[in-house]
Amino acid sequence: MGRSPCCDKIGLKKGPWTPEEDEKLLAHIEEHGHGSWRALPSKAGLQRCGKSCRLRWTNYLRPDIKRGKFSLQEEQTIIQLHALLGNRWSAIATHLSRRTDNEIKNYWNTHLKKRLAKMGIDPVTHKATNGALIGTEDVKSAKAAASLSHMAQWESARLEAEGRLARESKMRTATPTSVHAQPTNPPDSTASQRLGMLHAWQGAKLDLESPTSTLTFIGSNSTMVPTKETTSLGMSESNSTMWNQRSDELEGEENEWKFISKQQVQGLEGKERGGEIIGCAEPWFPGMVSVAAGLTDMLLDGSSVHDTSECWGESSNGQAEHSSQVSGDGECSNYWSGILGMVNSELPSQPPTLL
DNA sequence: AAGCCTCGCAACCGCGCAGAT
DNA sequence: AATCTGCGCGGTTGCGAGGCT
Repeated sequence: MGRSPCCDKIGLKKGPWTPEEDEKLLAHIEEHGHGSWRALPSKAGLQRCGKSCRLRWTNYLRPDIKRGKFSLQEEQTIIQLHALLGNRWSAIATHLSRRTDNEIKNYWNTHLKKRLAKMGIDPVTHKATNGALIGTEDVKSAKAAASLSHMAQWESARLEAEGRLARESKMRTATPTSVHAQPTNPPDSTASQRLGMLHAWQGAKLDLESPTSTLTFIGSNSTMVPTKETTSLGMSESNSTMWNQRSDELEGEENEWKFISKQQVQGLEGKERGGEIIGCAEPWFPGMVSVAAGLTDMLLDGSSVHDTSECWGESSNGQAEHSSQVSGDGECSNYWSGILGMVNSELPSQPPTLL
């Protein structure tokens, strides 16, 4: 495959963009749309390659970009999605409206990764670094971990599809004259179409439950919870203690997390049931925020929050459920069960809607 | 004050995929 | 079927700012 030269061979400018260049690019896209990125630089009078222009636009100039500090919920979402998807920043960005994949990637690498490592969590595997899965539970844990991995693959594929749809819908709606008016993930009919498609996809996903999956579920569609088999993912007592100790050592931001998460758990019960998920612009599945809160509790302090709010999963019909159903023994300081809860809570709340 | 180090972020690079020819 | 083209993604780099010695 012949790869056409980009910036290197034809003496185009590289490096930081000047305000003048930004202005040119912005003006051109506002007037004409970006069309072909390759052709854009010459049309816009820029000595840059198309790729550089695209990057500058998508990561910096796009009017629907939110810049600045990440909110606590955004941080939580990133951590959880990363646990599911790994370094698939574009897929993660799909669910953090107005944040770019590049920004999320940078934030992960410079902040979140270190923070998790500091707390004794492997930022790659999201497991406690020194033997979270130990003792006689080993085999069962490995099985359950495999199941989780399998579910993550499903989820990954689903997100991919959703991301693609999101991009397509963006392309459809992006007109030269309405650049500023187009949010990244407009809550319009396109979005609902997408959701319908996703519901259909999810329905299929249930039907096609892979033979390799060892996960089993009990209950109806509305209250799908993993059986006890999955709970073996839980941290050992000693690790849980370690977790809490670690979190005790952390100050500042981490305590802020703890504080907010408590508020979330208490406050979201009502709001989320109403179908609105605050702070998450793209409610990709119900219950996400409450699980996020629970997970943050796990990350930061397994005990202090539970006395009042405990852990909340949520059934897909919007009703909060006590996580003891999920964890079996009510143990909330279980990082993976939170993620499992996320996966489970996104099971379809309504019959598949075919387009 | 100067030099060094660390951190955060914008931008670059190379690769893979998908559609077009 | 083979090749070309355009685009997007994820990893990496380079640079400026701020902190430390």
